Amino acid sequence: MIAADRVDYPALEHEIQRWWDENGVLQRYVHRNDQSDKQYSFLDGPMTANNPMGVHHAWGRTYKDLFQRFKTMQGYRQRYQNGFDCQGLWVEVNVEQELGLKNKREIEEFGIARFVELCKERVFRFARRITEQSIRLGYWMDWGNDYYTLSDENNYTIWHFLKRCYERGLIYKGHDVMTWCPRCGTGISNMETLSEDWHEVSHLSLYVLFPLIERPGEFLLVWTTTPWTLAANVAAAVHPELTYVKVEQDGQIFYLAEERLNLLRELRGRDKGEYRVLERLKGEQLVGWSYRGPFDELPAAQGVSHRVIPWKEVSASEGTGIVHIAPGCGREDFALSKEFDLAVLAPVDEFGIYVEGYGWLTGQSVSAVARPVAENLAQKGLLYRSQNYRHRYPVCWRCKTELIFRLVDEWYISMEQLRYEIMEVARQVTWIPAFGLERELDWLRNMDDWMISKKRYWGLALPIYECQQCGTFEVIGSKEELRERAVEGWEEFEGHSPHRPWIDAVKIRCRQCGALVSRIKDVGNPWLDAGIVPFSTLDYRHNRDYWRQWFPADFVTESFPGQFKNWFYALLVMSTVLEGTTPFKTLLGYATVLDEDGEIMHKSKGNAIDFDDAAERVGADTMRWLYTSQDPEQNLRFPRIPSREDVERAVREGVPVRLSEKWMLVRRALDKVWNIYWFFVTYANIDGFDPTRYQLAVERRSDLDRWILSELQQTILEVTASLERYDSAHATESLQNFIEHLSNWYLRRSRERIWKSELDDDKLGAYLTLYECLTTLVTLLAPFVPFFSESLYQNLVRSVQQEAPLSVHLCDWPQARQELIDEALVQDTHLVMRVVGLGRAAREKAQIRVRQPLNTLYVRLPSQADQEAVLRLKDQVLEELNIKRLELLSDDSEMLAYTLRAQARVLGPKYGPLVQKILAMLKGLDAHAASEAARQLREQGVLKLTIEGREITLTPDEVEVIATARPGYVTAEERGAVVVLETTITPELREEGLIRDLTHYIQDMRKRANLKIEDHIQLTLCADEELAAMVQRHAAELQEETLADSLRVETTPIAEPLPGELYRETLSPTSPRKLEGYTVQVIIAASPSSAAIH
RNA sequence: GGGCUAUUAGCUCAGGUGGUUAGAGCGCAGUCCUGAUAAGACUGAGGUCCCUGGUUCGAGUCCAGGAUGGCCCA
Repeated sequence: MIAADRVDYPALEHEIQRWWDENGVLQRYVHRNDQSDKQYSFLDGPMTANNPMGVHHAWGRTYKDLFQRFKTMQGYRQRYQNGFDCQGLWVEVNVEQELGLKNKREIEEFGIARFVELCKERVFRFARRITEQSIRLGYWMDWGNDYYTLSDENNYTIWHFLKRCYERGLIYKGHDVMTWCPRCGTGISNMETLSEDWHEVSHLSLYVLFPLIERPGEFLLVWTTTPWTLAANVAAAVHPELTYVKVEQDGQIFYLAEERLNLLRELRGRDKGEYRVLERLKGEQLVGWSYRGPFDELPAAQGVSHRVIPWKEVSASEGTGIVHIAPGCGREDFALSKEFDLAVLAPVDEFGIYVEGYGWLTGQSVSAVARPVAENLAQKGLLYRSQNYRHRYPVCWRCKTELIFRLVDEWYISMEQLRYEIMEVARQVTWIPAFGLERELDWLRNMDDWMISKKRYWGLALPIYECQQCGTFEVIGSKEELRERAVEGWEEFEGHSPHRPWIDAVKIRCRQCGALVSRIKDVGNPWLDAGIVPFSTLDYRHNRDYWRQWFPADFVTESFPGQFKNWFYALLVMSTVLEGTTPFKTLLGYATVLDEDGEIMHKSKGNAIDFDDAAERVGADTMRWLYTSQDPEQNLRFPRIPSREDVERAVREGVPVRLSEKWMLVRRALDKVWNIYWFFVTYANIDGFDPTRYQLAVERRSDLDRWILSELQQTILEVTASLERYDSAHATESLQNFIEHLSNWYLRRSRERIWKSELDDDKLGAYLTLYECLTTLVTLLAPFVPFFSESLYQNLVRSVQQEAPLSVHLCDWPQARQELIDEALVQDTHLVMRVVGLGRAAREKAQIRVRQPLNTLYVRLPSQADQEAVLRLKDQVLEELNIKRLELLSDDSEMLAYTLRAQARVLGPKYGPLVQKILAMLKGLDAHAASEAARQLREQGVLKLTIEGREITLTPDEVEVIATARPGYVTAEERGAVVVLETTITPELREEGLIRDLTHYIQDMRKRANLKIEDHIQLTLCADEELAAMVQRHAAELQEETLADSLRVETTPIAEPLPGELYRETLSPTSPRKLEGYTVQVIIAASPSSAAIH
């Protein structure tokens, strides 16, 4: 066994990875449970193969890996299939950028076939990259057996799904106003627009005057934030019940809502004067008035009439209370056009360019016309005022272009009925956190029909064939069906994937009218691709038995922001339609990765952290420990990683990169494990101890050993139970607690045992116990920190047991041994720790350091059982506190005082209002009265009080007696536990303390002399007469502690070097380290018995 | 605009069904311990439990109103 005293995590991880590769460990892991009759079905949510992994992806992938590894170690057979999401606009946009293409027209000029091929290439390129990064994270999947949503199988399974929807009559073509990206040239549904895609932007808003036809010289005052839509205006809406006013200002007469009069004051600048209200009237009185449109002179507006309509959604909180209506440019507007039979003007094409018929606007982009429109209106005398207006406005989630509203034809799956079926299915799932169900149901209740089409190139070819002649459409459900129906173009398509442009060569004949029918040009919504995977990856179409074996998945996990309306939603929709049941049993959702300051990570903000940088600077295991320790409901703040300069400096100096405090905290538990491990290995090597060659029954081991073994069993139980319910944060907490106990108490208390020279039962027990704790701990840690645990396992286990499993990841999950759990011993040991804590506090108050021995510690605990336990384990207390005797304080000890505390909880219901009086009385007792009361309660079992003439009898469970220390003694206390320190330092005690100080200094000098722990020395001390005498009296223990083969004590300093001298130092009253007023020269020389000295 | 949720120490957060002295971790200050430790222990400072009102013998906890933030949906 070997071990370094410090870990370089990234270096360790690379070394372990190499070893795994060389030994084919991953393959063995994947096939370890092939013959098992238990199985566990994990379904991977496909990661988009369009960019490298960020640290936020690593969070989810760590969960996926953790739970699969846990199940593997428990013996479950699994599929370990990783998935890549491949199709969709996100890939197209990046390929466009790579090619320098600016819009769809340029893509078509470039060639759809070439473009689609490049999209595929990009996907495969990033799939490879992500695979490498995942492996770096220690993510163990059946690499090479991944699924890709671009696969024929995935696409045809979606066809199958759509066919089923079609058969149920759920698919329809909608003609509606959609949010539309003029750059991408496609509709963007609200499903795709995340909250962060609403940007704060400034737009030129216009207050426009619409001239009323029947009332010459009078106008409607209308406000709009989208001047480009004015050319499509056909109506003005008022709230029928709202009050409007007719106003005169600067010789102009116009109408607006009364509530908005303050607007006139706000807008009053140098160019606007005072106003007068001429008349008040109800909105409904305005309804039916006609007016001239602001762009009536344009050809497109010819024959369009404009009038005032009623609309209850009109609000008087913004604008003028009169709303400009352009049915071709707004969702609600379009709905109103149906209700009031309004003309519909669709002024722009798919790129947001005005079409023919709009005069000087034709050919211009909507994004460029705000100011020209304002100027044009001003010339016509129709502009009241223009004003910059800041508001939140949706942008394209992919290219961040501002969206517009545009009238288009898109394809939908109706959710009218389906949503209720899906809600039932959603209830079958165990949602973690539990609020996930409510979120999903909320989305299901409120969502619109699912828009599945996109007017793009790289994606699922929607198998919808719409007859241009008779207007009917059909959905094709499989490749075979298409072949059957194909009347031309099959040869051209054959051999290609079912993508544009190849698929579009195939034509079928209309069942209704016999016309030749093409596929619609649209591709599918990418969430169809990801939602079908519980079917497509399990060979649903060809092998139902296999599918049934793995469906539904036991577990899925993804980040929940967004996924309620994306993946989770798509999964539920598709499975509901196909099978009427849930595709997954348990869902673990987790929050968002933020930067150290709690800000969202953005490449553009410069606070995003590359996965590769993080892995190389802090280590994959460190990151995994951070992720698995995190409460998944809370956003995770990812600490800053060391800079490039920090790394370069570390490389120059040949040491591991120094991490920030935050990272050190994250990794503290792992570093502690390493330290324990290093301690064990160091001493086992010195002793030549081989753990496989010894045995010692647990009953014959010490209290300390049996205690930590009991803690270990409980830790196994807790970690197992936590992981079973997908609660990794609780699992890591249990592990951390155990590690603390092992490090801070067990090892601390065992040092002496291991340090002593002979291998007796006690030392053997310590070794065997520590070894078992370490090896079990390492196995428990394996799914969390696979590299770190493997490294320790190889060294601790494989180096001495050739028959042990090759890798820790091939080991069985530890089983708790119930017979080793000793609840009482655990409690008692925790009590001892508490008493020791109090002892330390008392020492601090007395300002007596622990190295100074003291004679007596008096202890008083609330219960008899506790007192007995402390007596039984008193050696641990005394050793730890460096005190010679422990005695219990009797109830009537003069060192004790008492306070009484009423149990309001018990007394309240019994005495009602009187409770406050009882409380006050007990609180007000002086020390003497309190002691008397405590005695009465102790001796008579009751306490009698008189309050307001009423006799009250309190029982022991109604009043708590708390022992405290009487002033004048050095004590510490906590909830009725009291320790009192006997602080007299006799000459003997003082001498012992001095020797201990001296021993400590000599140990430190050994370290400075670069001696190994096991090196022996020859020690020479030249001291004052008095100190020399003390040293002589304690020579034996001093020699034993410092491994001094010889001890020479002089009373005069030695100037000349001694033979083999390694180190010398003089302690004096003026040196930094001192022994009270004494002076002593310490000289350390090599001992002939020590073989190697450096 | 509607719904959900939160507000407790400098920071991050715990605090079933009301019980009088509100906790943890981190940070800060100090002391100690250390031949495993980039560790650890102890002590201390630090709180009008967002505000106002109510119910109650008693409210961080229950009720009402308000303020501020977050998320979701419009």
